[in-house]
Amino acid sequence: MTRSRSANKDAPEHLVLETFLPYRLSVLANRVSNAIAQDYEAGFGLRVPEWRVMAVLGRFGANTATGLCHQTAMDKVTISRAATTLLARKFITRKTDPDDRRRTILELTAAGQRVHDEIVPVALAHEADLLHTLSQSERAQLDRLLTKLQQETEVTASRENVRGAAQTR
Amino acid sequence: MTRSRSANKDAPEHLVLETFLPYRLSVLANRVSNAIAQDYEAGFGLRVPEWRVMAVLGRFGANTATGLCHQTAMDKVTISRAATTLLARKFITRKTDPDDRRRTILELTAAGQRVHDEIVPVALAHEADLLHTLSQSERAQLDRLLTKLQQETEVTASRENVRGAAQTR
DNA sequence: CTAAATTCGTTTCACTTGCAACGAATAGTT
DNA sequence: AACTATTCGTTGCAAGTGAAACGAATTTAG
Repeated sequence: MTRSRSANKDAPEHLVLETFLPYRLSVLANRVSNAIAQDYEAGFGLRVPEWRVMAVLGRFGANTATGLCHQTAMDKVTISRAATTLLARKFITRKTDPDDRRRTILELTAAGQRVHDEIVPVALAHEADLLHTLSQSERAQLDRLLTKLQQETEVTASRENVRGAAQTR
Repeated sequence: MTRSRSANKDAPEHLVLETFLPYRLSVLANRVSNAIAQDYEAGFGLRVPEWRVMAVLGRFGANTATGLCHQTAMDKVTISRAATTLLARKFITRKTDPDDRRRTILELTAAGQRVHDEIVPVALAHEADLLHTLSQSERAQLDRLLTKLQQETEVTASRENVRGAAQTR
């Protein structure tokens, strides 16, 4: 990021891995993701995709698999499998939409809602933990910067291909 | 991040996925990672682990697999496989350390060095592309914030388990 | 000097992931 | 109305990943 990039043209510039943004993001996201995944897994037997589905259902109510796809930025296969697991554990219901029988509508059960309400504070606590050394203005700044970077990747993504789902790792 | 967290205590707080830091980091890192992986793959037939190994060897010279483990924050299995691939393509050499015959010393070949020198600008260009909307001070700020977050994950990691400080997970 | 413990790197195996192909349902076209 | 194209969600399959086990080499302890 802050790297001497002024250098001459013929000699190869150096790439210091630990200051290279894509690398840093990857390592950081992985660490955060794994740490939080352990919370969900240990406390509730849920993995990240499953939890994300529940988070969106809990926040916005019933939704189709495709809708969840867009909301969570996960592959539809991942959604489908997460839904199957959640269904087996009776945390959600899955019924075909009478208006369009290709669609299946997913919705939290009462039990699912309870679990959701239990996890949310855990998730937020984890986030707060991560941010606890940052001042209020630093958090706002981080928010801004991440938004900018996200926009940049969206531009790039849509320029090349319309993929770009998020995985757990 | 900037979320109303003042709310009452009994009602479950909301978790808006798109403002939830672990989620944002995960999506962002994945998008960046996939985009750049395509560059390496398409242009040089290299995948990320392989490229990372080459990056460190190109920057710091010969190294052992364990050394690369620490430098790249990747699993030793991943290093081992990347090395095998790179060896087959004659981008590196692999010889046992005469001082300690458990160790194998990896080093770029001339061809490997050339490829390395070719990729570095591509990688840097990609990074520059990602950062091009950010001012100089914003980049510095981003650097600072990421460093803080990284430190936080390191603290958390070492607090919980003393597993290899060098793994991705 | 021998035996146990540790370290290094590889291999094996179980698991997750996403692309591709698929059947079912719907929308659009002639 | 019939035929094609598109959308929805699932399943099959191939690839990548890491924990655990392993053989080989080295270090430590007795």
